[in-house]
Amino acid sequence: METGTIPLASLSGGLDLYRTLESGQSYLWRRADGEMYQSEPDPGTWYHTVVDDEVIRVRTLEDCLEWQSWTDAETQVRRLLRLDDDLEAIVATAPDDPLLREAYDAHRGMRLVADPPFGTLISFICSAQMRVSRIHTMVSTLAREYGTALEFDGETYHAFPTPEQLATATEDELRELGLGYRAPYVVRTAEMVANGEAHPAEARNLEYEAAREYLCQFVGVGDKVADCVLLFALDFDEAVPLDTWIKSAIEEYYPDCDGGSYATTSRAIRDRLGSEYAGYAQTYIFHHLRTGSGE
DNA sequence: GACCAGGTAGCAA
DNA sequence: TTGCTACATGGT
Repeated sequence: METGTIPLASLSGGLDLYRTLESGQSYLWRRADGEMYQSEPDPGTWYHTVVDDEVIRVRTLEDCLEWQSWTDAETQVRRLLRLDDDLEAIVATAPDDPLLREAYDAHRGMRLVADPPFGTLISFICSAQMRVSRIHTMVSTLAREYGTALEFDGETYHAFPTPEQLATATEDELRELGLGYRAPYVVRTAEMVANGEAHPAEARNLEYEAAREYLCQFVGVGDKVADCVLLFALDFDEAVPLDTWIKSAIEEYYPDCDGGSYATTSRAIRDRLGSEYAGYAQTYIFHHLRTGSGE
């Protein structure tokens, strides 16, 4: 087993692992104590994920981020948690907006994630009309039932299923597992990727709005889910998912940005939240409002 | 026992 | 294009 540490002082803007992994951006990490979304973890609690059949564990200690894996995973960890983002600069150059300032101040150190595209796609197909904690449960269930089991340091971990593995699932099976009406969406999207019809990673090469359109070809994916995949897996930092929380924020704080359709509202709110890093702003506002931190 | 949750597909006007 | 409505399920 390899292990290593990254000094927190070396990260611009710091790192809040808890808020980064439990703010509803990523559903592909789990917490060693199994209490995600219940309470804040004790200091030093491990989180783990599986990427390319390698288990990766991370935790924050007093002054560093510690990681463990079979091989040197520092590059991967830096990528997954976007440790090289200049968070201080992103916050400093954000639009001077009261709500955004409040959100950035309240959750200092929260970073965007860069998760694998397929798992992110399926996660957010499952997210429709669903609470954050339940989305996490559904994704964990899919991993347990269809993903590759891996032994690491005496424990068993499950990778999120590959498109091929998930395409073997039937709609009835997924309904049994509690996915409800999302079951056929997951199966059909997994089949589309498995048979080579399309792949979410392909969107990376497109211009933003074309990329969003591309992702909408998957079953169960509309503009909002597409934006989540672009933001949390494909490095489109300008993507602003228009979910229930951000819509209520628009209604209350940015009413002039409501252009009626998703496309026009999207352009207006991206512009208002700073274009280049509008997605960062959205993620902070989402978390701030959803957790009621401002009250 | 309503009401709600990081919405989308399908269909009508 | 825009505007309904049905869709599963578990928690409060």
